[in-house]
Amino acid sequence: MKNEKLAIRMAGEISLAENPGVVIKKWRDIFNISQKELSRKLQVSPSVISDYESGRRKSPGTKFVSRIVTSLLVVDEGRGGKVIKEYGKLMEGTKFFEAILAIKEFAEPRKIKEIIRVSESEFLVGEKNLDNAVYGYTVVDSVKAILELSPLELSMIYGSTTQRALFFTRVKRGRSPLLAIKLTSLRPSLVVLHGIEGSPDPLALELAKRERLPLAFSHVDTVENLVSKLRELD
Amino acid sequence: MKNEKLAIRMAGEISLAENPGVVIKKWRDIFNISQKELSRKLQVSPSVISDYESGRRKSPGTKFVSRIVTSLLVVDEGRGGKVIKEYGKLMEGTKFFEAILAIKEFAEPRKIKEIIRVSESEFLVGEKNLDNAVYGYTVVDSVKAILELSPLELSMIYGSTTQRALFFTRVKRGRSPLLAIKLTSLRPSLVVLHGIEGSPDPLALELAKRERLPLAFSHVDTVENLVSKLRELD
DNA sequence: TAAAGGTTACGTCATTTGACGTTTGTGAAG
DNA sequence: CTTCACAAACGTCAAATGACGTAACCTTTA
Repeated sequence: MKNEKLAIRMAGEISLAENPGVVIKKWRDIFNISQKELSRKLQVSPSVISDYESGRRKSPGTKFVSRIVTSLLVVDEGRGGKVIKEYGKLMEGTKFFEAILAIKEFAEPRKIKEIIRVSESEFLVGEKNLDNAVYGYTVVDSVKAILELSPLELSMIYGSTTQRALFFTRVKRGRSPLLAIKLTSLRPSLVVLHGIEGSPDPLALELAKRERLPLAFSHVDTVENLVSKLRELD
Repeated sequence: MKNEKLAIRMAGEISLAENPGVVIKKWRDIFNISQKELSRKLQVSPSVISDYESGRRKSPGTKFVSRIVTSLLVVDEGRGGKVIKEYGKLMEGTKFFEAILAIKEFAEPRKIKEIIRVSESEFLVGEKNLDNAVYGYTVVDSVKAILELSPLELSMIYGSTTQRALFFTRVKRGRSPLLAIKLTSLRPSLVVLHGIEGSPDPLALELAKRERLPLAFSHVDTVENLVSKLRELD
């Protein structure tokens, strides 16, 4: 969907509220849509909306919440999307969240070779640092990260600790990820590429050598499996 | 709550998913919590969790979603908050969202005097520009905005259009809001203060004069009423 | 003062949820 | 080869949802 972030925010607020009806009303007011119009879109009678907002029904199911949120967004869209546009602007800051597939800080530091083992990876550059400490890892979708994020956001992806492993998935040949690392002056203690088609890019290798970055690529078949294998650590 | 943003995201994702159980499992996996442990925290039998994750029950109520999300967060907190910390970092970008109480772009431009009328305001500075055009408004909680946001975030609050009205609520005497405007070089076409206790700060008036900013203060009793009066515009 | 539009309040009823306990798979760890 | 822990699969049942329709209740506005 297009307004996913706003939708998630709305649905989340409604679900966490100790009185969901109040929050439903709040959003309906923001969108300036009457109970009647909303109910028409939802294909239910207006009293249903009222029952929720007034608190007779206290815990709408996710299906219902989802329908309400979607209806509000759809109606607004039909009116030119005024509300969506305004809020959309404000939600752009959360974009980079989507590029992050997994992130974790270890209780105990791990050695690079452990990360390599568990992620079924093979070294490309820098095999000397096998025992260096790694304090956590971040797995990013490199396509989303590189295409959609600003350099500032890119650097935010990377946690505060510097000694971390950085996994890039959906990598073609490894050029852009290494370039991105150079440009954002990130200093991960290990970079792992996943999903390489064919042979790694020579420039990528050269960059890794110059920056003295240990570089590896993972043989795990799918991104999901990579993530779940990593999760086993700690 | 402390991890509100993460909680909202989780609850929102679960609620919007066309199969909520899958998303519940996803988050349970991320937090590395077994069905059993989660069920203990939730005070239900483990099969309940399983029933959801496996899809037998398809649309959990908001109460249940809320309990699950909270339990996951609480368990993680008890373990030192590893996951929360990582994700928390990533959610900080959404902080400024909370400082915004209302925001809107008009279909047709309005005149300053209309904004003044509908918001029941009185001029402090700059009564000459009554007919200037205003293309939208933003209402911010000045305490949150000034205490919690960086200058960059502060300037993001302000929409893309420059000719907008900027409302500050929970204002003490108006000094900080005007200072913030000066420091972020915002150029609203109208600034309205709400909730002033006693007389406006002389420095605020001076700043407004120097910057040639039309400045007013609103008499509306509550923030809610101010927002709903503004919503009538358009 | 009616009429209109929006909202609340009920009464009713089929379908689901929320919950239990027990049983049946399924890997890892001994 | 067994155990153990985890998760899936049922069967069951009271309580709540999801839904309807109608009547009552406020504000505007004609």
